[in-house]
Amino acid sequence: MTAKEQRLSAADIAARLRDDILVGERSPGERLGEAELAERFGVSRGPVRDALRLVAGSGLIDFTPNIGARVREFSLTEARALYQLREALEGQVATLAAKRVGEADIKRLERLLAEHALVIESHPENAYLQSSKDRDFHLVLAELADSPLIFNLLAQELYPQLTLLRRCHRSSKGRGGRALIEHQRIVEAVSANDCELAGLLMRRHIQASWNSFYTQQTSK
Amino acid sequence: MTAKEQRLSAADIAARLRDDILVGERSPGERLGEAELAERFGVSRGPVRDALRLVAGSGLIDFTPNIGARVREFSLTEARALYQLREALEGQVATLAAKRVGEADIKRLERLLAEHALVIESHPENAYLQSSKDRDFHLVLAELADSPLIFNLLAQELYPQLTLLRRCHRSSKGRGGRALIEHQRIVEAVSANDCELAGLLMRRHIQASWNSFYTQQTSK
DNA sequence: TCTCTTTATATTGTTGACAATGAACTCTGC
DNA sequence: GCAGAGTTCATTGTCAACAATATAAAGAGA
Repeated sequence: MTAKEQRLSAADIAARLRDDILVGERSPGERLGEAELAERFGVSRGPVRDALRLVAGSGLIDFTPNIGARVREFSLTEARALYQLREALEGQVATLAAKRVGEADIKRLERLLAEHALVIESHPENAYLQSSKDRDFHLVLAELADSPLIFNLLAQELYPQLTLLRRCHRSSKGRGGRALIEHQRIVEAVSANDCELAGLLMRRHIQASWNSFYTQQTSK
Repeated sequence: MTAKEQRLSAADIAARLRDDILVGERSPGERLGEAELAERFGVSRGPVRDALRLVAGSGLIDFTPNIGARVREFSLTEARALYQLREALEGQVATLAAKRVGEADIKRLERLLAEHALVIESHPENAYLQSSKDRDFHLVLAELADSPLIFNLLAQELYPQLTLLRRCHRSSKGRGGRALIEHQRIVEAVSANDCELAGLLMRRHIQASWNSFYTQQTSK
């Protein structure tokens, strides 16, 4: 506990709720009663209501009027929809990034890839993936695309939902070296300012990611 | 007045607020005070707060904590971002639609195009566009894509925002016959189940739409 | 006259009590 | 023993009063 706790605002509560959900403190399907949360955070139900609406807006909570809020669960169909959206958004990200990159940006991407390669070498089982480095790559590219609207959609809605999805359907292993190679091809296209190719490669990259996830789910 | 008005729920209020904004009853930049709205709808501030949060979630309202809500205004930069998002989403829609269409769907699209052509012929000035028929085409295609996530994003967030955008920066004339021809090419690709071509054509279609809007804005 | 401070007002944020709705349980009749 | 109706309980929705904050106006000093 840092010091004295000020009265938490709705936004604070929303942030902590999000964290709790993403970290697994609250499991998918779990009920989120207003009274319980109000007591837990030391405020009345008003701010908690606001916070629940906020978190619901980013798709981490299933909300039904007159019934209440639960941590969202994902069916396999919804998971596919999520990846289809991701394919669209990240494809556009790659296209835009390819149009706008400068020298410094390219250096940054290449450094990221090098780090990523190191991580994979030191974990030859490749089990470590969809790790922070993988996420980093997609986030950095989204930043380079310089489209705050799409960036926010990715960072504040889609990626959190993907995290929750993985908590829902345990998908342990990433695709390791495969993903890295695809990242490298994408960076090549981006560096060459080849917008359409970058977009195409990224969309295929996301499709491959979905295929990996999907076969993992159906094969067990 | 239909009959006796039940006490309006937060969702009802949100819907009427959305309508008011999209119809132009409330202009961009206009302040939306909780007290005023509460009185207007005959409820207390509680449900109004909920409604404002809801509408803010669909991007029609600018919300600042401790300050309040205003009808959203769009800068030209934000407008471009909107179109970039639209390009991504509708490109994916066309791709998915091309993958899934059946005979009946193709018939439906062709009928829509024929109607659209009629509308244009009867209004040779072409001023009438981005009319319901144009919107219909994109909505029907989105429906065919069979991805509720993307469909909702389009129907409940992006399209309303585009409507508000046009109310912000008056863009009178659509592209008339041009758009129709592009729609026809897209339907051809969709009918042939050519996913990548359909996606490509749609993305270019949206780009052309943006260019038309942009030149209209900067030229005056 | 202008700027900075201070005060007053209006608006949002929060709270606890009350109303309405949904879910669980019990009891009856078969 | 089981299905359905009625009742009870828990939870969400609503409200009006209060606290905290931001905006606007008024006044003092240079």
